[in-house]
Amino acid sequence: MRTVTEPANHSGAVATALQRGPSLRGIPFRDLAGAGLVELLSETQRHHLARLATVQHFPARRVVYRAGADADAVFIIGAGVVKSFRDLPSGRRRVAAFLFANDLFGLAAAGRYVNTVQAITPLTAYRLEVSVLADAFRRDPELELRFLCKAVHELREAQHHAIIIGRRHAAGRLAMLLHMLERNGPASARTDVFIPMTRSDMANYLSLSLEAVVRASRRLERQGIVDFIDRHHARIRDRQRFDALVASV
Amino acid sequence: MRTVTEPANHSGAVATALQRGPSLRGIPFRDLAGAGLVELLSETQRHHLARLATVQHFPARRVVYRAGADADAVFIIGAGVVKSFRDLPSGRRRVAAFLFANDLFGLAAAGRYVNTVQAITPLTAYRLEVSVLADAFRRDPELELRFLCKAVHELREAQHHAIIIGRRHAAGRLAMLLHMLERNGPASARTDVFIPMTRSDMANYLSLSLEAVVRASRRLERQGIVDFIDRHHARIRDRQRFDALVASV
DNA sequence: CGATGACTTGACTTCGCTCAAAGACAGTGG
DNA sequence: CCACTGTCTTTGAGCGAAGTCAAGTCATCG
Repeated sequence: MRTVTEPANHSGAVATALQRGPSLRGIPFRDLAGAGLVELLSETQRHHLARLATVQHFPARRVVYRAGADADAVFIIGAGVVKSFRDLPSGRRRVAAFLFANDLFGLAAAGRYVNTVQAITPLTAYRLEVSVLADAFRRDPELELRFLCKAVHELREAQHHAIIIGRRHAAGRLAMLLHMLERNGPASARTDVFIPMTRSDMANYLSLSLEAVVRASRRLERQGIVDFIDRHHARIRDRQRFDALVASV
Repeated sequence: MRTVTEPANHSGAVATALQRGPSLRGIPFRDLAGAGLVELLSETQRHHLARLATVQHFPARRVVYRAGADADAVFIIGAGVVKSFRDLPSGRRRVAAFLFANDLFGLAAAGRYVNTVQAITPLTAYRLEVSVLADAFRRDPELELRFLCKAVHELREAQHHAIIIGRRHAAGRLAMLLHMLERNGPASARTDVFIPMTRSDMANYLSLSLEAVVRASRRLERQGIVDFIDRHHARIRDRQRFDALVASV
């Protein structure tokens, strides 16, 4: 009955979004007024990039690229959720980030991808060859500035991730993840939080054991802060205490 | 007797480095051969930036800028060490990064700095007004690409930081910090690791209590892996086991 | 040499990890 | 449609390690 895909009422929005070309969301360097995330690309830039990019579809669980592979392209997510991770020598898996629509991934080091990226839900992504992109940068330095802006934004996200992991209590970490999922979810369904990934993925992102994630969920339920409807849906029951928990780092 | 400054035999190297203009070290996107860090800027670019930048000196402990302040400039470190941190609502302080020579900081979000940056040692930094830099980017997209490269490199560092914090054992985290300090220290003094910051700074970076840092130090000594000469100097005694500990994430 | 801040050590508590076993779910093929 | 099967999830018991509180030592600077 429940699938890993987004709710059906979203496919329409996705389709129109795709027609407008790739989009990057972030916080511009100098926009003094803007408090939140905004579209970084102009209409012209999006149309231009749309001509340079190829649209690719991946089913859930499909690996987009592996760590260490030749990095010949970067990707912008049109729709779907992916995880970016590395397997450590100890056998543990570290999820570095969950990435959503309008996020950028595939920025390389020394010509190689550093993390493995795998689709969690069905994924639509714009693929941009690095040589093509470099050429576009040369012609439009302003476009490059937007990409720089997005990279800095992801740097902030990574720093935020370190803050999440630094929390001692598992329930606080879990609350911050739910908060992130809520921010990235459809603005319409504000009542429910869609959890696309498995408990194991959550544990690897939060740097917890799988069991600790489950126990933290039970604790949030026991305290009446969050209800876990099923494996992939949660509902914030007490907004005030939830926000307090998220903020009390 | 001991001061927080770098060893004296370094001032010469620092002086010559400063004459050559600002420098950014990182891993280029596409250099397939290069395994390690290289200079990202060309001689021409460094000279150009040197003309656009003002050189600033800060004593140890001086705050370069505070989180939330108007972000009118970015900085490149010529010599010295700084910490980039935020104070959290709980009263805890999170050190997001230690930054060294050839590192970049001050990339803003919405016209405001996000972290506070404070000098740990006496600091020499190149100050680049954002308007001036944006203008330079417009004329030299290649220069902008190098900055993008550096930003991505710092993104990797932030992800690495999350991996460090994710380790369960304090000794492993401490070993990774020492490893980082060794990498960024003078190539000459390979025997000793210079620790410029306080135990409290280390704790705030590693997401440990101050006491846990001390206990982890004692443990490394007891195991014969590292000697702590004084508060600001350590010596790797058993390289093999040290490297194994660093790698066994 | 006294004051202040940084560091060290010990005792006790808490909470997450490991191991183990059972329960719920989705996809497969009969 | 249903049993089968592997994966994902949940729960419990015991252990270990980091946090907290408290007391003290060391160092550095006036």
